[in-house]
Amino acid sequence: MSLPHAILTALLEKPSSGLELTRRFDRSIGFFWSATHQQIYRELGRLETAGLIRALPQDAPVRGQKKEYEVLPAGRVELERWTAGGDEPKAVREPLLLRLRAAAVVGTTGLDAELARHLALRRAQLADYREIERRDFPPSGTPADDRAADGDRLRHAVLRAGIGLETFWVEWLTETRAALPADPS
Amino acid sequence: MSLPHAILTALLEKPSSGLELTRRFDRSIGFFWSATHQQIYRELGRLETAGLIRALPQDAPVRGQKKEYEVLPAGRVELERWTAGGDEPKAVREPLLLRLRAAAVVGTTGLDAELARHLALRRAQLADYREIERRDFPPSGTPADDRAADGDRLRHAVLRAGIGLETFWVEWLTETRAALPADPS
DNA sequence: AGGTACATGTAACATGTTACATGATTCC
DNA sequence: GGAATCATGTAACATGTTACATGTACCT
Repeated sequence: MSLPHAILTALLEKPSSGLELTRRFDRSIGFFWSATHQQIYRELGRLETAGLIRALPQDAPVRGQKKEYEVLPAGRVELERWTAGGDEPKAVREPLLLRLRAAAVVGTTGLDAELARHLALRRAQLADYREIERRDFPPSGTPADDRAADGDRLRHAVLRAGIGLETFWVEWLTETRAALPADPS
Repeated sequence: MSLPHAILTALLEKPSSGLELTRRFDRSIGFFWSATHQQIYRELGRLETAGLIRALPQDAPVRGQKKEYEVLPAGRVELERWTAGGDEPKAVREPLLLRLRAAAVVGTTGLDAELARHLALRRAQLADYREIERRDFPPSGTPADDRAADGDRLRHAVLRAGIGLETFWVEWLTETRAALPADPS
């Protein structure tokens, strides 16, 4: 039940069309919640039906033509309600670890190549995050007003989570490759 | 498409009934791939139909009575095929980070309590992993035969991934709580 | 006979994925 | 007018979740 709230958050940050949302889910929002354009259009329809968002006025909506949405008061209330609540840390589902466990039983053929591939991807993602941090969160210097600073602190914390996770994976992948038995091919 | 392979791996490690698998998915296997008993029974049925596993002989299978499965040769081949392959690191979906991002827009009410709750859970999980490591992977001393040692190295690497991830979250949660604005209640 | 733990399952629904369909706009 | 891009959507399917149903074994 998180996708609708991800969309509400995104639309509060900035009213957008389905495709614009899709692009934002490929960048910043996607760093902690991914979604395809099909999911987004389906969910936009539901949120509109539920009266939580509405399409901005336009003359005669036509298929193929941009349609922007904004959050209605009821939508903001729902997001506040959800944000104040909680849930269990969701169970881990990491296929790479599953592969390792399987390899412990049926052999490590191809495993090192897969680890190398993941390492390259994680390094690229980490560099990407670091670049965003450099650009969007320069090392203090500008004490903005309190409310804006609070929001910034939270967004920075989210980004640091991404950086920390990628950093961990890069280290773990490097260690694990080093400890791997020579390829038995 | 990972659940069937998780089950094949588990059954190769040790033939089991549905309920036994469910319990193992709540412990060791669940550390990197979770599943409920309903998913497991459904998937066992599919794997049996597909000829990858079979129920161990028993006289007249009855509902309510234990039914053990073992992996057939075709199942091992399928697992080998899957293990040698690869896939993209799956997209992140972390509701807690989404909540932070939402809180940056609608306010931080209740957020610190939620972070504190996660911190306690992560610490408990970390202690659990450390205990398992202490018990199952004592600091060397016993150079077992090569094949067993290879499997152990891989299983240990999986466990270290769990330990590293929980360690990261404990640190991040601690830092983030410290940086949080005082509760605006 | 009643309760509890063990054990296997069904049904309904929610969410996520993959493949495809359709129209609008812009540039050549 | 054809190709590329923007933009919205449908359909079918796979996977995951929640609630419930049923039977066995054992203990009291």
